[in-house]
Amino acid sequence: MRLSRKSEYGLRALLELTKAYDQVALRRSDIAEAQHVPVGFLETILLELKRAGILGSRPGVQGGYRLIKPPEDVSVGQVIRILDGPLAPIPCVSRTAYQTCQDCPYSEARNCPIQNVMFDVRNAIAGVLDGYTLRAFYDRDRKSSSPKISQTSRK
Amino acid sequence: MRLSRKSEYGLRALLELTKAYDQVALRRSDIAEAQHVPVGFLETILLELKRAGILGSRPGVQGGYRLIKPPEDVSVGQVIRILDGPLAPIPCVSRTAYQTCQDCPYSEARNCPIQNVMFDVRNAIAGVLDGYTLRAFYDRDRKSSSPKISQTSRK
DNA sequence: ATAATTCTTAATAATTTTTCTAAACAATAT
DNA sequence: ATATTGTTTAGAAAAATTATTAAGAATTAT
Repeated sequence: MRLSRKSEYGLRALLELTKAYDQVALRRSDIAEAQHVPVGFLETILLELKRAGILGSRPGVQGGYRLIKPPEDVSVGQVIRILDGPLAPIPCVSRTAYQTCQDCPYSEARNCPIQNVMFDVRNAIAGVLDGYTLRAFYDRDRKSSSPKISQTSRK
Repeated sequence: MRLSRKSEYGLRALLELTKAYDQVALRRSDIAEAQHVPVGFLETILLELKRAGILGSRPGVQGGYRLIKPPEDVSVGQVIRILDGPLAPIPCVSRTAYQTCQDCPYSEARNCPIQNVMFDVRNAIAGVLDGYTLRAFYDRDRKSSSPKISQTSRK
């Protein structure tokens, strides 16, 4: 039931990119520095988010990554699904990536007790994460006295 | 966000033990067979549940494991915490195993956006799993036509 | 007592997943 | 052209998960 570093880094990066939305492109190295993320790993993460259509990028001077969807249209749930796969605790209750369990003595009888509980868990998790957009994510960051990072770090 | 095999096996085992509650002790080999679980792995799982005070056991003929708490007093959440650790997606929102994140640029400012979302997720998950007892778990199993296992497998 | 049965413990092996790095390559702006 | 920055692929390193093994200890039946 753990959030991977990958998703954590991805969300932290998106926080920076939401700040810069409609303004400037951010280089991987900028993001990595601002959020204390290994730059190499961040690379793969940003690319996955790009392939998923959330980020755009351009090489060269003044290049970098930028958010290409409005922050209010991207949910935290979407991001985690892209980076970590389905939210469901077990594949047989995933809505976006359903799979029958092999080896489960109940799979044929269609009354697996674990499936029942985990179905509720999946819905609970998705209910929170799909209702939470990058906009809300970012606003909550600004609310209390903003952290010491990156307010002044743009050279 | 995945349930481990360990917890899955543990819950399946507890389903069998709930069936036999107040009646007979079950041998690991019986449970393993009924639920298609590797017996060696099951061993470690049953012992952890024993150390946690949920199961009792006795060696020798007529020995085996039995549930020593009433099924209505054991929640699925408890079981998963024993076998997999905290339910929280990240340690900084765990109620049973809180830990400050090292390396998080927000940890000192106390306004980490990820922490905020994940706090809600933790509560959503715990809300479901802590409200779900082994009794409910078992009843839901009995409801529709019971599976073909272990009705007749007691020699 | 002895033997058969069953749990107990600890070490560790195998596998898979996660996390991260490297290096050659391609696109962009000046 | 050149410097800058993203792109891609492969794969290494580390960690976690999933199991296996084997020697040992407790219990019951005889």
